[in-house]
Amino acid sequence: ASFFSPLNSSRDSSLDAPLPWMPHCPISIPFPLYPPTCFLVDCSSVLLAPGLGPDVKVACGHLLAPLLLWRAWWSYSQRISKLDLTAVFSVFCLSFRKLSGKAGIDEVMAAAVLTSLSTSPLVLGNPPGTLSPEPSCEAWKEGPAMSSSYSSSSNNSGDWNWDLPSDRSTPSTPSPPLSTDTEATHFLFGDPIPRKRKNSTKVMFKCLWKSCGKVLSSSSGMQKHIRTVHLGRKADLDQSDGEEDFYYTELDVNVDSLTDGLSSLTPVSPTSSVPPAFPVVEVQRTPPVLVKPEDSVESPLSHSAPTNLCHVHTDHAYQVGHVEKQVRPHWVRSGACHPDLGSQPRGEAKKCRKVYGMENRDMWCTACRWKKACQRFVD
DNA sequence: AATGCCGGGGA
DNA sequence: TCCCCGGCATT
Ligand SMILES: [Zn+2]
Repeated sequence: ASFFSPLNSSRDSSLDAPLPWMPHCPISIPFPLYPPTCFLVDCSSVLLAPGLGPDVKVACGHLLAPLLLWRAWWSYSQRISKLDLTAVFSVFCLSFRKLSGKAGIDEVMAAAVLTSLSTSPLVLGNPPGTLSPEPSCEAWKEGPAMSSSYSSSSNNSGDWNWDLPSDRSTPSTPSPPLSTDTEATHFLFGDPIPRKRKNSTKVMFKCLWKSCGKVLSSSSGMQKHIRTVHLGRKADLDQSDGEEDFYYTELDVNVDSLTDGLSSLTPVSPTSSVPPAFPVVEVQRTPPVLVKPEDSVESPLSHSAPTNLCHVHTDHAYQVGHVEKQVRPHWVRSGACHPDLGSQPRGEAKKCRKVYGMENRDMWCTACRWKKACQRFVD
């Protein structure tokens, strides 16, 4: 019953632990989610991650366990229309790339990237500890060699206390050798599939907010759109904390079929052209979105995200369907306090069945599998 | 129709 | 004890 044990092995008792877990370090939570991969956070400042639990901070060098990443993604999915891990990654990377050009590195939010583990099916056959870098990585080469060395000392809770002894066999500690900048850059932004960008493509910006999907041609316009319509803030650009960067993504639109692309990208809900502004709690009737691998590959988001990250999602059954609950903001820069974080909208009970879906019944807690009262998502 | 889960039952 | 499910309340 190790962290990365296959599904058919005996279940870990921590599966039935109630949420939220409150770890000292976000990496200390064992949870056998699959695929057995971890994610490295690269950011200059310590980030609060309320989506991972109260007072949980994510700092540069933290390895996000799959559960953590999933929860971060899940948190995002509360507000982002695309229920796809790829979306989060693309936003992460987009944010990083956008802000990397600025002088104020404090504005950088986070870039979560994949690190491979020796037990990962992706790198089976590779020597443990190696990062299985892909031969070609041109797309992100221009990115600044951001310091990706392990620096968990930014907070006192940076103890890499994986609880399970079996984790010793896996690179649970930040062992990936990200010492050199070139290797780090290679690893962080390596693009296994060289993307050939056609001349006839135009970069558009798509709002990822739930049931919005607005596409604009300028990033500033999109930021303003998100800030005013969704976040309910002032339109002042200079007072922005950059949160809106997490809610839109780039889009490569073929100019030749621009009209077709736009028509297919506009939200298909003519009744609600104006999405509800935060913090309106909406109960949407979104159809269950179960992302198939083919869809992810062909998703426009994939074009703006490193493809190796996308493949992590596509190559494994990592999708969890239909998450719709509307909760509070989840990623906040350290220091910035959000208003009205107080009350969770009571009543709505999302349990394992709904969160994971029938097709992922083995992810449910024991009680849910037995049709008993859920012990993971307690009321 | 979907979800949450109590009570009951079988191995 | 572990596990499953009929059925009902709730949405
Ligand atoms: Zn449960």
